[in-house]
Amino acid sequence: MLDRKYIVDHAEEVKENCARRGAAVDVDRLVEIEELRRAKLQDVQELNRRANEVAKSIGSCKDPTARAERVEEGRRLRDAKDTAQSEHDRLDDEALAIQTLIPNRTHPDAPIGTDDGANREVGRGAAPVPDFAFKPLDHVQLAERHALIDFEAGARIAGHGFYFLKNEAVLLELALQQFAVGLLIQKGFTPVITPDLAYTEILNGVGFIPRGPETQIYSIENSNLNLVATSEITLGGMYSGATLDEDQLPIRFCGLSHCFRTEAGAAGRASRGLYRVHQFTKVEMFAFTTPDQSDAVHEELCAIERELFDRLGIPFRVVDTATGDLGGPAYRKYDLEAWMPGRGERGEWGEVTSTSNCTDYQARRLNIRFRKKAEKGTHFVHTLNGTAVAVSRAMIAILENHQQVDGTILVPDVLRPFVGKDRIG
RNA sequence: GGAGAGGUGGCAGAGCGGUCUAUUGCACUGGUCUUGAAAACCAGAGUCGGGGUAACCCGACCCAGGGUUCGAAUCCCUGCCUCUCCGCCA
Repeated sequence: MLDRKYIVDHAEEVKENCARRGAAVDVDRLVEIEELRRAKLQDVQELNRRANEVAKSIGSCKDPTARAERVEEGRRLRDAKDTAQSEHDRLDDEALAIQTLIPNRTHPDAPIGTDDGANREVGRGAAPVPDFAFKPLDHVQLAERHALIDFEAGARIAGHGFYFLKNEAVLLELALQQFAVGLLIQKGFTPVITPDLAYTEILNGVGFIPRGPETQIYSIENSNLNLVATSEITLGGMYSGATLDEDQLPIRFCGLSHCFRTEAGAAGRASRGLYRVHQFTKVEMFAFTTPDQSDAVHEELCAIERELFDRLGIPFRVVDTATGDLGGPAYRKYDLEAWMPGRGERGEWGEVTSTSNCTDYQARRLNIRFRKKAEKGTHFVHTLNGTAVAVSRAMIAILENHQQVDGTILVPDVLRPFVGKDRIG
């Protein structure tokens, strides 16, 4: 969420930004409502002040007649205040509804464009795109061949989009987590396993919108709990309402959780196999920083993602995400797209990680602040997130890129200690 | 899950419908005193929002949200959390 005062004071700039990011928002209406709201707020405060004054005078008022008059006066003022207050609250709700739809500001270097077609490639991984001397199988075929994944059984017990991992796929899942968490600990991240459920209010703060028709979120009936779509939600929520000290920052967490997504509206779109599933495991990086630190930490998160996939021997490219494809909270976003030889006709790039600098957009809604030494007041922290390993997609990339002509699959060196073998099959 | 107790400022801990602005202690900041320090004494100190060029003024905040009342930290309801006991359980 952007600061309301900022929106009002920079309405033109905000409108341009909305246009670049493809967000249809009535900023003018917000400006208009906000003006009315502020005027109403002053009425409320004035009425409140007078009501307080009257109420206070009653305590020391001994004469019964005068007292009764005062009580009546107080009642009248409080009623007037309540009326003004509810008018104010209605305006505030309307303003908030619009405010919530306004996306974050955008990094000046982010490529401008309406969708992912405008994304700018900014780098490649160390591994070259493999040039197989045979027709490579996709991960569904490979998984079947080696009895790694049971999609049919998954569908039987929970529907399309669920699956059972079996045999070496289980070892790979665990190995990827071990590998990623281990590396992140070395980099100074504090590992945490987070809840897989979170309150609606936390989801909203992080920028997710549960319970709409288009929602990606599974909600628990008769409660305000939701299955998390990423531990970004729980990690961001960890410090909601907190005021941190400047010298604690930056704080780096690496969170491990299951992720649940309804994938509403995504049916039929490149959803074969593990690519688009309703549940997967993810190792997530999350950082709380000062405003000065966030750009550098963003580069750092991206560098870690690159290192992880380089060490897995997976070819990838890095793209700087175009304005129209950033989503609401991100100020800038880099995606890692791994080469997936089994996708499409001759292989395609498929997103495996994503890292965003959300600046103060999430922190404002979550109310996460920090205090500078020897300075009054507080500032909002910046929040950043990045995928270390989304296990399902990483597994696709591993199976498809490391397959051999004889149908076996080489286990990446860095995972061998955890998998306990060099080769599947 | 059942029964009880409780959530107050950085911490400890009063306050149980209106005396002036939420006692008090510790910690904190500034000052006085001192060669310096300690002690003592004096003073100050939170957050968010609104108004004002400004010193400053005002509103809100005693876990959260509702309610009763002219007036709520205090009374009522709901939720969340903590503690104690019981039950159940990997």
